Amino acid sequence: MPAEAEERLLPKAYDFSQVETKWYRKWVKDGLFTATMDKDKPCFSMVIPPPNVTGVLHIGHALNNTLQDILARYKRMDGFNTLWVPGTDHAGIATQNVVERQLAQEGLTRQDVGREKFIERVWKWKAESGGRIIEQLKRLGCSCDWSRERFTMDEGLSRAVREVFVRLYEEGLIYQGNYIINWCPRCHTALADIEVEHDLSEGRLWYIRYPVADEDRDESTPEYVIVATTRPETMLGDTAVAVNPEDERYRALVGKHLVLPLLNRKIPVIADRHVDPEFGTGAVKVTPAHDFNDFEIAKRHDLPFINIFDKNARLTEEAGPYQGMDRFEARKKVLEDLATAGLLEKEESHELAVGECYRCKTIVEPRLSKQWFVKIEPLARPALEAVRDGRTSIVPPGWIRTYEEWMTNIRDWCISRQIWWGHRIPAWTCQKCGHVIVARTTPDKCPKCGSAELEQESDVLDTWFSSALWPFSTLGWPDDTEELRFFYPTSVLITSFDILFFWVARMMMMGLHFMQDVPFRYVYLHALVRDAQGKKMSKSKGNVIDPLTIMDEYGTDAVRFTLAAFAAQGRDIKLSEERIQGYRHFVNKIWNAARLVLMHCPEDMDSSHDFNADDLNSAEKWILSRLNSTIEETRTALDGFNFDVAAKGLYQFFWHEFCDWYLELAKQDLSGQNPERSGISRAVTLHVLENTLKLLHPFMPFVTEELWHHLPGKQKCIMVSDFPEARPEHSFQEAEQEIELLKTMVTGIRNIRAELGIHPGTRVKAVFLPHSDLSLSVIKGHQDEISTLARVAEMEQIASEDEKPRGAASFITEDVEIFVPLAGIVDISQELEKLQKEKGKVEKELSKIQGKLNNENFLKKAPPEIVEKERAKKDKLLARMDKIIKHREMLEQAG
RNA sequence: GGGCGGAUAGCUCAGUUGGGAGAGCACCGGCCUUACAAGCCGGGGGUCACAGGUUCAAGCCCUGUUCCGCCUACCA
Repeated sequence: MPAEAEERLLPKAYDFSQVETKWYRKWVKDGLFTATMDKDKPCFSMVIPPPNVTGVLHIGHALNNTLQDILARYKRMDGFNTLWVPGTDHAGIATQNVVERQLAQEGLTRQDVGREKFIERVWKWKAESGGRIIEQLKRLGCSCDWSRERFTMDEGLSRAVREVFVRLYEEGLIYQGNYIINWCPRCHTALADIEVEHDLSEGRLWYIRYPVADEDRDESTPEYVIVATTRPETMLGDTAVAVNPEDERYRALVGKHLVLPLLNRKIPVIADRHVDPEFGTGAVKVTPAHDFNDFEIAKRHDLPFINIFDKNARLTEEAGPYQGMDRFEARKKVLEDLATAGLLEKEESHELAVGECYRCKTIVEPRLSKQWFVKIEPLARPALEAVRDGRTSIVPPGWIRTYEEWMTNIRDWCISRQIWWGHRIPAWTCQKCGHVIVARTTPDKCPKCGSAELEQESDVLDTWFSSALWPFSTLGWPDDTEELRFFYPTSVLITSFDILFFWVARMMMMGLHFMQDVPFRYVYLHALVRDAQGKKMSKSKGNVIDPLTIMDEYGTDAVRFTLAAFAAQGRDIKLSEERIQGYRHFVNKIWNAARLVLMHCPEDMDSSHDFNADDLNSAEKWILSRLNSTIEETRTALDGFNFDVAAKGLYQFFWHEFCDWYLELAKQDLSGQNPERSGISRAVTLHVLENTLKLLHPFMPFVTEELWHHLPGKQKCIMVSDFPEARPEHSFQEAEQEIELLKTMVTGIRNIRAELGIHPGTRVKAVFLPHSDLSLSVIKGHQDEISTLARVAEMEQIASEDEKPRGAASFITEDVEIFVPLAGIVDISQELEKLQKEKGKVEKELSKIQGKLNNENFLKKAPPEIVEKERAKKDKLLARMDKIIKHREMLEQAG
């Protein structure tokens, strides 16, 4: 090739590292991510699931944001005002933990520095390190509108939080009360029910004797009541023993008293329906302050509540001699003491689920304390209805039931946290008269007694309280902003199913309550990314695939495409590096295909690449027609959140149709001996390449952008080009059939060559016996292509069986018979064996169809078109069979 | 305990009104054919977990069984 062309050529391999930063900068600089608010265009909006500000991009983020970016880029190209709001979550406990660890290295605790200084430290940390995950999202190519980036503790969002809190309080939907809650003894805070994770583990069940009080003993009572417990140390807080009211065994004891061992406190025997007579001994110790059920029982029976654990889960003075011990230490000691006293009946192993803090994995301690709650039922009901009546669609729909289940059995939401980093609860208590003031702005005096001695609630709100407002708080609420009117409700929320309850359900509730409309029209819940063995990735298992590392190694486009290609609905993604490698090869394939095309397209080429359908050859018609279908399929798949279908369809089209067949067929024309043909060929090729790059852009933004600018006449970026639309005039059914048959013939000849071990360089003779008009026209119209693709030197067409060459290898279909005569190379017996095998296959199939056609019921009951289809199939098979037999006879004669 | 999902080629999976068992990777054989060896060409490989049922016809619908995941729950 000319030196000039050589220079213009793309490098042989795609070097993604420079390309990625180059184009990302360009997109940002040109403001291409900034949402437009054009009244004449439809809207597409999304809010990002805000990653924790402490976060580092993990593979789950990579999947989540890749999918969002695919939709954003697709919709933006397709003419929508597209807004993708980015931001981060202040992540109360998680962030506080990070800064506390930092302090610990300096030998300090947060108490040492004090609340105000501590919060200053956190903000400082946020300013220095909080932007890390945002940078990583950029690395992934996310086309978020960074001019609208938000943080859940921003001034505006904090105002929204206060507004919501105050309104809910005024509506009686927020209340404060003494209840049993899940307490994390390490984080020193209350947790909501869903913040507790339950892991099944091997535990023990101890049977303890509680002696009947002397004054209540008579001949009808036993000496002891035996209770079974998994947590013997909590007996120190027992205030009753409960039995089922129907339980005959204990009927006489109800109302009498027992002596609580070790502490010698008198406790009553009560009857409560909650007790299952079948389990253990049918008698349950009741610890109202440290067990959810016991708490309910105690309320029903007006029992006292004894808090035996402090905030560290150490025993309080209520525990007498055990005061100061850790709960597990106390368990050991209690068991020892019981054994010594002869009150331990027996122990058994017993499987149980212990609750752990979802932040630090410490075993939580149910504990009685004063907390703030959101009354959930009035909020949950509308959220449930909105999904039931389809105002919000959950995809895949399998999750609807889970959502309903949860929404129906939901308990009040504990929203107060005893930590410092977060939205401080806007409630003040008058130190004089005890009046509680809940207000949007800091009050200066008590409205009741006028005292200025007001103290603000020290607790902060659950992090999820502010994230629940995210779809409208990020758009400016409580102000009535243009953005809010334009983009709310958002179009889609893409998130992982594991925060369906934490986040999605709560956004539904808050959105409906404060915006009178759902926060999003669709919720797409994607699966978890697991390792190649299907195990959850975790640092401790050492099976983590770090997206940043693999982006460095394989390029962002390959990683994104892999994630999309495996994002099948309702199934977890099993990821391995091998798979990413496979799609890196695809990136390279795209690169090289473009390289080939550009070799043949002058830089100054007319970039409108117009062509007339009348001038096209059948390969060109075929690829245009296939492109058309691919466009339709890609759109349908993306509209239905079938990212995997879209990705795999594009892969198939680009590699196995465009590259494997079209480019091979077009090479001759492209290279330009015939100027008229080469012009058309270049135009069509360029057209297909351009459109395919556009289709691929949402998946692989970087390589497509880079290649785009190498194409002739491209000024604007591909990311703001128009997403392809199918064109009816580019659908060519006949050409598709023709090329399919051509492919069959070429493959048939290649097959013969491979089986005979003919060297790829050797050109052979091929004899064609056509049996249909279609095959005749393929043979006549595609001589060049057949000879190039199948390496045929000489093509001969015969009209009848009699002219068949002797001793030839054959390829037989109902449309055409092809013979490759190669005296000396063709081993007759081997050829006969092949035919025999083929005959067997056809016979098997034939007998299956014959069976159907012999079945009267089939003929009577099956739809006529199906019967017809079977008949046609039979005819075809018979024709093929006939040819196989004849050819065999001939070979036998020859041999 | 309740609920949901899965079981299809060696591996990972697709298979959307029941009517031709498919893809990618891996494997085997042959090729450095001037876009690409990160490639090209060809090939082998499956009682669709098991047992029944409905149907002219079942990977697909129904029932049961086994195994594997996940979610949820107040048997202490």
